[in-house]
Amino acid sequence: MPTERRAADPARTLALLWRDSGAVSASPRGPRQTLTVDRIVDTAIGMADADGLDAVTMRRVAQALDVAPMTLYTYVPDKATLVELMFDRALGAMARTEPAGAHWRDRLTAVAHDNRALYEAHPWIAACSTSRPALGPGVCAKYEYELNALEGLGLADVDQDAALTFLLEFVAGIARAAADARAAARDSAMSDVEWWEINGPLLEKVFDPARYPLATRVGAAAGEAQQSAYNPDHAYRFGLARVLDGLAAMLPEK
Amino acid sequence: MPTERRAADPARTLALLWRDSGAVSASPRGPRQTLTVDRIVDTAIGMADADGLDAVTMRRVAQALDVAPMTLYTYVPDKATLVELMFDRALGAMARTEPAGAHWRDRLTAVAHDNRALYEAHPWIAACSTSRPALGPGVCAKYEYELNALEGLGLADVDQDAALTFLLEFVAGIARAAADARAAARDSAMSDVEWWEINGPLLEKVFDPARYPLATRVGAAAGEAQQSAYNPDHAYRFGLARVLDGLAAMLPEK
DNA sequence: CGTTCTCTCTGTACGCTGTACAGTGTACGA
DNA sequence: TCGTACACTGTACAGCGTACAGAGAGAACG
Repeated sequence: MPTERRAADPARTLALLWRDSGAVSASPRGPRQTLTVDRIVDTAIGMADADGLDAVTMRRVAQALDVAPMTLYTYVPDKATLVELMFDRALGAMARTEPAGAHWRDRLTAVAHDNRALYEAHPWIAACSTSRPALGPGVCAKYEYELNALEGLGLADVDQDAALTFLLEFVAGIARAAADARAAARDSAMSDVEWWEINGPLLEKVFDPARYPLATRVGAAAGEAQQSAYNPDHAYRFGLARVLDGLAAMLPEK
Repeated sequence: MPTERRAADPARTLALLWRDSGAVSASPRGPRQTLTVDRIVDTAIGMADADGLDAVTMRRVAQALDVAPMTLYTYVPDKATLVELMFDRALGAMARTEPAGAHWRDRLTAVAHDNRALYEAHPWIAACSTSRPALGPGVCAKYEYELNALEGLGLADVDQDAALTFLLEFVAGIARAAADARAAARDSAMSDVEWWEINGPLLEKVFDPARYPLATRVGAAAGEAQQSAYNPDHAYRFGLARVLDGLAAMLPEK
């Protein structure tokens, strides 16, 4: 379930996202602020990259900035808004390697790789909600850039959006699984292989292979081939080819 | 990021999953237990269905069962294990409508629909981690059933697993987005349309259409067509067709 | 150059979470 | 009947987001 609750005031959130400094702080009276929203966001992103989104707490971010916890609330209305700012900033800073003018397949492959790299660098993004996304400059720039890969293919606007969503959701799914796997390994202080060495023999006592013949056969083959129940790299290579083939079947031009 | 932490003792967890009653409570000495693990799990599932996984707290489950919070820990070692039990139970109880003997496309479509119905009934499942899944009877039965839809197509075992994973991950992605959207609507007490009525005019003040021409054009078209930034039903229909086409391109037989 | 006002920063506190631990009472086996 | 093992529970702790009120600093104004 989404950890992230919705921020309260849309106007303030948008002002923060677009760094609309005028709207953020009105009167010049009183002391100047010692921090910046950007510093707070960057600190939080660094923490999330290193230890996961759960490790980003207001207290910990404040401590890293040598400031009392409540001070952060002078800059940001909530934690939910802070996460939205982190999200938009990370998306705005991602690599964009789409080769202009190339074949659509290569352009979409580049978009997929860019997104995979994004999730690799910031695994916590996979856990951010994308419905009603933070409509900041990063999100908009990413959308613009990625739509370009599907331009000139004769798609209706609605299908262009749907095709992109389809591709991105695929990469996001892989990223989520990979992030889960990483988190599981860290929380349990156990690799997938070690986990199987413990659970495999225990499972044999309750699991009846005759009842689940396919699961036994295919599960064993897949588990052995990828040395775990799930291998993100393999799933990505396999899935991306299917995604592109599936889109190819829909495109007007051959 | 996965809310769910890993359970401590694998042996106990497996015994609970498979209802290996002997291994759960050893000695017949002392008072009998007044509850059952099943009752606890069912109560928790009901809560998660109604109010989301976040609303399932040990205190609330205990209260619903007229018992002190700590009593639950006599039945279940931690909350993570309880969630694993919920997960396995829901998967074990899901519908299985796959038409035996039909064309693979129809069989896979049925599998996808079954999963979509599962997520519709239990949106919280979309938030459960699937790496190192709870290897209980429900998970195994589901895997067995779904692998059957890909049997006899001339696929290598590894590809059979990968193809199934690809399909399921697609449905899971849709479900996650839908669950996010529902949670956003509930938390903000605002529909997507209302949200846009508030945020749209605000966005216009900071958003420069000239900088993001594609995003403006396609976003407007998509938003108007589906009355929101994201429509799960449309994405599902669109995506499922692409997934099946993509798999078709890989199958040995035509 | 005071004075005043406003905004920044922070200490305390509240309700919430999961759960460790110790104590109590019960019901079975001997 | 007794002893014991176990189910159940009250209290407590650390951690979370954050509401609220007070302290203090510094810029603008007279």
